Amino acid sequence: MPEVAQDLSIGQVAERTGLSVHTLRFYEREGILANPVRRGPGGRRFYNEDDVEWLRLCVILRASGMPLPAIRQYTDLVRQGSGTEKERLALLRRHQEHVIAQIDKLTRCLDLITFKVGVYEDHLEQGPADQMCGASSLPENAEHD
Amino acid sequence: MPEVAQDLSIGQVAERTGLSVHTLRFYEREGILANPVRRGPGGRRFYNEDDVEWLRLCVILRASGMPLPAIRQYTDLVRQGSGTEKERLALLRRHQEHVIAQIDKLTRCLDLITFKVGVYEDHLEQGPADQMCGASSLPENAEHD
DNA sequence: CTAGGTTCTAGAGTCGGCTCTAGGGCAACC
DNA sequence: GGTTGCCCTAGAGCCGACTCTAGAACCTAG
Repeated sequence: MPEVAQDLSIGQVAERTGLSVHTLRFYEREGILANPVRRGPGGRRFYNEDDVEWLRLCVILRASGMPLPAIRQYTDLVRQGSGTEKERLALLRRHQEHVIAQIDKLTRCLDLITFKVGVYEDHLEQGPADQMCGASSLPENAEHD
Repeated sequence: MPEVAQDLSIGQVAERTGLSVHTLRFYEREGILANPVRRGPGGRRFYNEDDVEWLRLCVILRASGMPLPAIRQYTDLVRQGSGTEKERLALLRRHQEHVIAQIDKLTRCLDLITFKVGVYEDHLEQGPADQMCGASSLPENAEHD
């Protein structure tokens, strides 16, 4: 990785992070950039690779459901520099738990959906001879009407 | 509590499904009830256990990220009765894929977050003697400034 | 020199999914 | 017979996270 630390335009950062330029400006307003954006002539923003790395982390956090205010909090801690590591860790751990819980919930939902898919598959395979209403508790059995 | 199977009030359904009464009425307007709600004197809604089961399924679908329009679609198919099973299956399969993809994405996010948590743990355990900036690619290394 | 592309700002608009309000009805209990 | 409590409707409001608009400046290529 030959980091030449060169200035990237907002458009290039958009490309690199998958965020839109709109979103990049929006995130900036929301205080979600670890270090202040430098400006070139005409007021144009310049980013560097570190900013891109930071934004990629933010994308991960967002993708895993961290709300913007929490990301801003984390950003603030990072901006405050060393001494805030314990708090950052706590924040990340909280989010980690949250993500685990999310995966858990989704997995449980998936089980049920898979079950229902199975019911329909059986039903379609062996013809609609017997209705699958009595199929015990789990799936909705509103197939009857 | 030997509930005699029939006629639950909206409040009771709210309790049983975890949805608010507001949301129940909202879902009804959105066409997300498999069979039309019966009304008692004074226009009050009456539900039965089947409705509750159906709503529980809807809750699962929502919780796993199915948008309301898709749920409405599924509801419509169910309302149309037999003959629509293939479509229902297709819809469910699509959602199943979607949930799997979601879990996948979250799992990948979790890995990264866990990695970062580990970095902070190490950092805090053995004191801030060495900065963890050089810690290779993955985590943001904005800790330096 | 003009045209096209990128950028800038402040602020408005959108979308999904609720959530709540106002204003009223009915039913039961004290 | 008043108060409490659940219910009704239509419609407004809210929240998070974007997403877009208008109007202007700049830069580069042809």
